[in-house]
Formats: sequence, C-alpha cells, structure tokens
Amino acid sequence: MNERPFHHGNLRAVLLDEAATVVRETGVDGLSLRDLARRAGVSHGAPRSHFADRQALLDALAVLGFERLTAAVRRALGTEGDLSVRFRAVARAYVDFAIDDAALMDLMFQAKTSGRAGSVPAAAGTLFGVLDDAMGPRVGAVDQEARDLFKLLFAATMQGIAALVASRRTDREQGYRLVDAATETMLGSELRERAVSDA
Amino acid sequence: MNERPFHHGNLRAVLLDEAATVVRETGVDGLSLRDLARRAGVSHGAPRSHFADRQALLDALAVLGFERLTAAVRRALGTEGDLSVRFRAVARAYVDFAIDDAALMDLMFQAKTSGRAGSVPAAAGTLFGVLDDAMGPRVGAVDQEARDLFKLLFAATMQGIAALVASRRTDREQGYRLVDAATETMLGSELRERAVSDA
DNA sequence: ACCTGAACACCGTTCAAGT
DNA sequence: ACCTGAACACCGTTCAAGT
Repeated sequence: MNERPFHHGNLRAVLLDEAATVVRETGVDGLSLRDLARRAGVSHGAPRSHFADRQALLDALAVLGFERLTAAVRRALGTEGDLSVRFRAVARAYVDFAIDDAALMDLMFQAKTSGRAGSVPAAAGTLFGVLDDAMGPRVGAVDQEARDLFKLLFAATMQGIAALVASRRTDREQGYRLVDAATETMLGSELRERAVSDA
Repeated sequence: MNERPFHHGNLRAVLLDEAATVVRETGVDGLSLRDLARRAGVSHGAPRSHFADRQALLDALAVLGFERLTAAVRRALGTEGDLSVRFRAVARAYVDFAIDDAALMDLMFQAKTSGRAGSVPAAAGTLFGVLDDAMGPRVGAVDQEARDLFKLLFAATMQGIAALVASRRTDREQGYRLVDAATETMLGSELRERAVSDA
C-alpha cells in the first residue's frame, strides 16, 4: 500500500524526467519510448497517452531545455555590473549549459527540431526575447535593424562557441576565453554603438 | 549484358551517394541501411562489407561533407581582395553550405559525431587548418594565443550563423548581413590586431 | 481519461554459406 | 574479397479492449 503512485497522474513528468537522464547519459539516439515505458513501469503503449510520437517527446524535451536555459540566462542578467559584465555572464551560462547537457543542446538547436511549427520555436523565441531585453530599452533613436543584427550576431556567436565546447573541439576554459573575447569584440564594435542605446 | 555493374567494386561509393541524397531530402533520421541497400539493388547485409555499422556510414558521410566544405572554403580564399573580402567570402561559403545541406551540416558539427576518435575530427581539423592559413603567415611577432583565439572565434561565429540559417530561424539574406557584420566587427577588433600580422 | 497487450511493419546486427 | 539470406532482438505505431 506504500507503493508510490508512479503512473497515475504524473506519467508524463516521469517520462520526461527519465528521458532527460537517458539523453544526458547516452545521447538522443539511445532514447527509445519502449525503454522509457519500461523504466517507468508501464506498458509500452502507455506513453502514447501523453506524446503523439517519439518526436513529440523530443520536442517536449527541447522545450524544457529552452526553459532551463532561459532561466539561466535570466539569472545571469541579474548580475551586478555594466553591459559588458552582464553579457559575459549570459555567454558563460550558454557555455555551461552546453557542457552539462551537450546532447540536449544539440537537440534544441538542431535544424530538424525547428522545422516543426509548434512549441519548440516558441520556447526558442522566449529565450531570444530575454536577450532582447538585456540590450536595454528600445528608444526610438536606435537603429532597429542594427539592433536585430546585433542581437542575432550575439546569439549566433554564443551558440557557436557553445557548440564548439559541446563537441569537445575545445575545452571549458578556452570556451570562457572565447566568450570574453567575443563580448569584448562585440561591445567595442561600431555595430553596438548603433544598436544599443546606453553604454 | 548491358546492365551496369552497380554492385561490383563501387558499392561503397553508390551507398554514400544515395545516403547523401536521403539525408538532404529526409534528414539523418530518415536514413536506414536496409533502405540504402534496397536502393542500390543489393541484399540488406551487403553494406556491412563496407561499413562496420550505421554510425560508420554516417561518419563517412560527415567526412565527405567536411571535404566539400573545405574545398568551398579554399575556393573562397582564392577570391581577389584584402583580408576582409576573403573572410567574407569564406563566411558566405559556410552559410551557403549550411542552407543547401542543413542536415549534413548538423551531422558534421554534432557533438555525437566528434565523440569518436577517427576520421571525422581529422577532416574537421583539415578545415581548421585552411582557416589558419587564411590568416597569413605566422610571423614570430604575433601573439600565438591571440591567433588561436581569433581563429576559434571566427570558426565559432561562422558556424553559429550557419546553424541559425540552417534551422530557418533566419533567412539567407539576413545570414549574409550577419556574416558581413561579423567580419567587420572581428576585423576591426583589438584581438585581430594582436592575432594577424598584416592588415 | 488513461493504460494494457497483441499485432504489424520496419530496423540494425550477426553469421554461416556461397561465389 | 564481397555478397546473400536466415535469424535474432529491438523498435515505433496502431488499435481494440479494459478500468
């Protein structure tokens, strides 16, 4: 009678939790719905009640990843300091995430994933919005086009560095150095002057 | 008697060719060894004579991708012009490749792929070497650490932009604008002054 | 609403056997 | 050396049936 209600009401959460572990340990390829069901102690058909197919589960996983990364970025933006310090903190959050959850990072930023219409692009959009906020208020004077370009370039650079580190082509320390170099370079650029109102 | 010797001597090449098409059209997930064998008109066990397992075929595919990208980068470096023009050309080659072969690009730069020891990291290394050459001769005076940092940052930025475009989060035109902004920013940076001998 | 369990079609991989 | 074809274990997905 003391058996925890493993599969009553929270099967979805249990499956996602287990899936996150499997992905971290063995990569996305190592993840099977049947194995997940086995781990959760339910029949192999049960996951179907919560996810239309395997890709739907992967999408949900990616969304959770974006939410976690967004939270980490938000935390980083709370750092005391000027734009340079805060951007650096954001960039490090990216790198740390990429290292601790390399396979999930891949899943989140893969071309495949965002081919779909639904929730994954939305979650990615939220992350982007936070980055936008980090650039300070949009005053009418700033060049909106430059602002978008700057934001995209920042995101692309961070993701590129993160991917580099995640793929072990370089290590965490070098990743941090890259992050520092990138923020320094970008913040000292002419583009930034046009994009961001305050300094 | 006029039947082409489809599966005599060049099965390996045929399989890789077919695989490249499938990956482009349906992504890596849509690729199965048995289907490939079917397309080549051989039994499902035949591919085993050329590839130890599915991952070995994917690795070979990634290597071919790196070779093609390396060739494109080499071509771009042949462009007439100063460092700025040539870097921009390289960056555009990256973006074009990412658009035309988004799934292959993913495969090449995925964390998973480079976990392996063998030929994939080597092919990636060759691409890196070409980028290094693009920065001009190493004269003793330049800061080697700055040079490595600059090179990595350039590669990371290009790959980040390429990934952004490949995932359709932005379009080709915006990708080109990002490339221009990135090269301009990086070439005008203090890091570049320390990293590259000539201007 | 959620889960079970049989069924189906498809895989990757192994391996003895052929040529 | 290269390919065939049976065999095995494992999948994703569907669906009628249970509660």
